[in-house]
Amino acid sequence: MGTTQLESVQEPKYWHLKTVLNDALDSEFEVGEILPNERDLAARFGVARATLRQALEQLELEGRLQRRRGVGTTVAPPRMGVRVGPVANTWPGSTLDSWKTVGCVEAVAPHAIAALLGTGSDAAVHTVRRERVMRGQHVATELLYVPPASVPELSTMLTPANHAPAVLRELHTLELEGEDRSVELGSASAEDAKQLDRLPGAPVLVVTTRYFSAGRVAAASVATYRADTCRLTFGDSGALEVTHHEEESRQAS
Amino acid sequence: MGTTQLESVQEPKYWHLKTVLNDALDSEFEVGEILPNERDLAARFGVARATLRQALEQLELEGRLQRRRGVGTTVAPPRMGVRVGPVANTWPGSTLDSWKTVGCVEAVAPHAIAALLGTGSDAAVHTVRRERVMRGQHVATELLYVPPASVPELSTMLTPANHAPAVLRELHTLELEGEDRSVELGSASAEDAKQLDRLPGAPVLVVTTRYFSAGRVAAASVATYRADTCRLTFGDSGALEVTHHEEESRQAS
DNA sequence: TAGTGGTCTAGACCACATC
DNA sequence: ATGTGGTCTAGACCACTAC
Repeated sequence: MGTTQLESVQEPKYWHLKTVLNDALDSEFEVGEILPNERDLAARFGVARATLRQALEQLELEGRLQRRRGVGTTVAPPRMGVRVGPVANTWPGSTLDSWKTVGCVEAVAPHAIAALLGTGSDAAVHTVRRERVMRGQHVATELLYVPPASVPELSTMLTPANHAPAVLRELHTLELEGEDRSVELGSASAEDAKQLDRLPGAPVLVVTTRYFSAGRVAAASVATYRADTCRLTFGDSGALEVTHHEEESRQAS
Repeated sequence: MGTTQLESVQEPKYWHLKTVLNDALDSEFEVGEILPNERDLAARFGVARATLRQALEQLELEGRLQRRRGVGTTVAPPRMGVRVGPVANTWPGSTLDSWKTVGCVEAVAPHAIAALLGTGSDAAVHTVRRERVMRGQHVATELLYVPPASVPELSTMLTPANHAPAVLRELHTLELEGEDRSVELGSASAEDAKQLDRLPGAPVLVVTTRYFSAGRVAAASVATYRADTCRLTFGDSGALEVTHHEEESRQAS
């Protein structure tokens, strides 16, 4: 290639570049392989580095590439399927659910959370932070909000070490009647980004869950998943997790 | 502001800009209001236009802004909650599900779809295109793949006009045993982008569903939702749709 | 210290919507 | 014709990683 189609492409360079790179990734690279650096790639394609970067950004968004400052750009493995949907309604923190509890504080919830819980805006709630690790990689961080009213029997002898387990234990004594969930696109806060080993602003899938008990919202959680590496799975008869393992070129012409 | 904190910000300009703008949107702008153009905004903040755009892009990703070429940048309304989860398992196209059938062709499915369906890679499948409209806005496009084996009684007298309804009618005669779903981030193909009234590459939430009947995958669909305007909702005891209506500042700052 | 990706600039031109 | 956002360039410097 080089001097073809001078007339009327009407397609942005970065878009064309993206499809070219996407095809090259399928045919000429292995997962984990490192690409030439951005300056070389840009020169090779005869475009400005910014334009090349626009293509790389999209490919990273689609989970095809992984870029790390000071290291380089590598070919990403297929996205992990992480189960989010109802697994026969269970409370958070039950047995082996691949979550790791990090800690817990009692603090006033943000307005949006207070609205979810149906509590007053200034009420303090137990806030449990958890992390989800799969295949040795941090894929999600979560904040679980539990109003004191949901755990009335909670001990008053709380230390940083036993706070979170105590809250979860009390929560498990309730009868879980149902759950609500929503998924939307967001961008990682500075704090979340650090825990997910990404830069601030990285795209994330925000999963908001409400847990119902006794006709009320007994707890709510906001979980932040890495959008580049995760595919969230739901559903009752799940086996979608094990398939999907060749490639996924739903988009990219 | 103006000449404060010369020492050690260590925070990218666009990131700081984003939070400033985000706050301004909450306090000084109404939904639908049009912002000053990018050149003016950049000048006002004393940054290059590219930097300003980096901030705007993030805010658009988070659903706070809407930008249209030739028109301007406006403040976006809160995201719509669109139900995706199981509503007591029903087949696609049942009664009022806010989907509109556009057409149907018989064609060989992409490899990824063939893998989902468990059919051979070269088998032709019925491909029904549908659109989802909410509040007068296109929020999703979908391709529903139905292998001929799932609709054996399908008439052989098919016209472009009756193809899609006939396939759906036959599908509804089967007993739906369960569904599978996964959600991941993608970017709009040129075709999808046009139907969603977005530019190619716009962020979308890709919902892949498998429908089970008689122990097999009877159909599969890939639905593409606008990530900027949609919040996907799941769950059995749903009322999450009507709340959430103040703001959602889970991230930012 | 060298090499990588991340940020930023100050321009230019293009595609599109509107009047 | 005008004004908007979208694309693109050719630089520069910074933050981080690894050697």
